[in-house]
Amino acid sequence: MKIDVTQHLTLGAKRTLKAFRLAMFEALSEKGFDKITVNDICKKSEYPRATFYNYFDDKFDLLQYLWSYIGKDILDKIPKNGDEEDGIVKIFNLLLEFFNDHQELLINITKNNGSDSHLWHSMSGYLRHEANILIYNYCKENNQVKVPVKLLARFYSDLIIAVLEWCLFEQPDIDVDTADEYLISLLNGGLNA
Amino acid sequence: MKIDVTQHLTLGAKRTLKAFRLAMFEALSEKGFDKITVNDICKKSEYPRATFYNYFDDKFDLLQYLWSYIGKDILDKIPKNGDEEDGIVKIFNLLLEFFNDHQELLINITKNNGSDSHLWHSMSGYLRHEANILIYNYCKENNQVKVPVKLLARFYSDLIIAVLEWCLFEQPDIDVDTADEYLISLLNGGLNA
DNA sequence: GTTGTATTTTGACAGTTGTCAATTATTTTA
DNA sequence: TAAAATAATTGACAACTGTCAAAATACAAC
Repeated sequence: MKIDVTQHLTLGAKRTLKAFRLAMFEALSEKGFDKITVNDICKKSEYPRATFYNYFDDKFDLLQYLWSYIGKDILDKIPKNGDEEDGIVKIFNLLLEFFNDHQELLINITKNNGSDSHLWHSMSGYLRHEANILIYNYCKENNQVKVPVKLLARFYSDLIIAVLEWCLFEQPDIDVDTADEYLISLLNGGLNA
Repeated sequence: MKIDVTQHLTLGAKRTLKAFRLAMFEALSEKGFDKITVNDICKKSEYPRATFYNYFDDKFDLLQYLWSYIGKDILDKIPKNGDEEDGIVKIFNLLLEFFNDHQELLINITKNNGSDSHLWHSMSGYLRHEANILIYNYCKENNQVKVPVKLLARFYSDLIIAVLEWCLFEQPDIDVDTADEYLISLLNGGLNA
């Protein structure tokens, strides 16, 4: 991003950001992400290309911003500290719940794009990153493990995303209890669980 | 890829593929992947752009092909079946060994690109994919686990890449035994290990 | 309200991308 | 070896990308 959205934004900047956000969201419901051009976004938002590049590096950058905007809703619900295992399961359940509550978003993500598309990769990458930060905070107090905390947090966030992807794309009709069972099984070691 | 490199290739096709492979490899040692253009590759290989597009969709596609070409060396060494845990550790050790033996490759990957760059993501994505196929074959006989085999294999390949990345970028002077310890700890459940 | 400053918007540009039908080279067959 | 068939190469094209310095707008202080 060319600007810092965590700082104070002028009315104009807010208006423009919103227009680009909505334009991308609309475009995503119409065609695959790789077919969407910056020109498409600019036509929809009625801004010239140069304005787009005042805010974003490219269309990937806008997508990233879109996820972070949507993601605020989920992240606010997650407790900032607590027990490791509980925290991990909690994050996972909130993510699963979020996608159940936003079926239409998931449909847009998969409609014109495969589950291996850039679109899902970009979103899951964002979620993994945010989960990683939260989990690192859960883990950093715990010095009893043999493994470096940063690696441990990475391991947990990878796991959450893996099970989430499984539930969304491979077994969409799964119930929460079974999903949690999968997660906890792997959390406690895949082999002997 | 526009052509199937597993099928028989004519002399001309082999010659051209090699030229593009070498051109990309050389370009990577000179600048960051995102700064490399198809034009650069074509200048180096002395082929016109249109020829490039007869073989590859884009520069990402060529990169993918480059990894698969380089990766043949590693993959051939890995036993095609065996015990789960042993197999996973074996794959991990071969990957670690490979990068120790090819320091200059790793340097090229990191020199003009961060560890979070497209370049490493592309390579690790390829390795994860290949590891996943091998591990799936190890696991598919084992019906005693609660978790779907496909998810289990995904979990293991994610884990291998996570520990590999840790060893290459966060703790480059790590010894193999410590690395294996990390891997096995996480394999047996991060929390109670 | 006017002035000056900072921010946002803009059109135009040079370079890059991916595709096409036409050309050239290579291999196969007779 | 010559003709036919197949495969590889090519230049030219239209569309897209990202950047710039100039213009327009919003905002603050007086």
